[in-house]
Amino acid sequence: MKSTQPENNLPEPTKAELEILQILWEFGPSTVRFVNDKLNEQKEVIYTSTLKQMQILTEKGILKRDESQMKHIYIPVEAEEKTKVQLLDRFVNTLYKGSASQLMMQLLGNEKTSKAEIEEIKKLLDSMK
Amino acid sequence: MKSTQPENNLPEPTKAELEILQILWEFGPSTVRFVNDKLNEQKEVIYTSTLKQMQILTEKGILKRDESQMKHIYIPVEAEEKTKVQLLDRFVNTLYKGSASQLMMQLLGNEKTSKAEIEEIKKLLDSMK
DNA sequence: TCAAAGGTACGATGTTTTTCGTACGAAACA
DNA sequence: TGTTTCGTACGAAAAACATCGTACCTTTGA
Repeated sequence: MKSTQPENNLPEPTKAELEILQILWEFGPSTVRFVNDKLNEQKEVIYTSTLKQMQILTEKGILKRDESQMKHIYIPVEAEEKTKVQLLDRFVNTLYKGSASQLMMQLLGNEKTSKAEIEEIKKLLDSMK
Repeated sequence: MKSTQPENNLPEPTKAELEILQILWEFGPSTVRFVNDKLNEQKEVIYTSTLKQMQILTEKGILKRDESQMKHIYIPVEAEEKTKVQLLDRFVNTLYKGSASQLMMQLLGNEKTSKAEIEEIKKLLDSMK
């Protein structure tokens, strides 16, 4: 079975942009300072680089921000779920021609996916009728 | 459950490179001309652009080629499966912190994934014990 | 009050990825 | 044999993406 073409209202986030989005998803609306600090736990980034990225994200409409304070607060426009679903859908389409079950097979065939995880997935399937 | 970090022996293919790889996977070892024609069924690309990409892919070790004829024949070094597994693993890691079941849930929650597909997946799981 | 600290804006530079133009050699064929 | 066609090689331009430096404004506190 194939899924249809994704309706991408918003442009796809780039790699660097995704890193920022993930922090906002995890910790909620944040300032540039906060995001930059979090980023620096993983790798060295200059403050203004992060600022610039977040400004770009805002231009693109992926983030919005509260400017009522001097320290602007940035907020993802779309919910985490929605964005991830879009990315996933796109991934399935380009790599598996939209076949979710094919992707599954690979996931399950991968020895890195543990038995416990497989059981979990099975339960999930049963529970959803 | 989390999967481990992917062992990426080869550099990751870029977007344009992936498009080429997919054609080679689908149709087997091919000439630049053939690949370029296929690409042009999707979008306009100049011959030498495709050539260049395939040369780069070869430099990177992602493709190898048979130069015994004037029309070189390009061949993916790694099997389709292996490359896709790597990409998938990476995808799961960056977006779902390695949790395959989380990814699954999203796949199943997606209304674009049909009932038939879900059934298919279920059968798959049963069959694999 | 004024200097230091910390914030935004934004152009410029650096890097990576993609596309393309030109040169040139081999094959096809009139 | 010469000219047209089709191939590769490869540098360079273009585009996309990421990083950074500087200017300048606001807040803080000595």
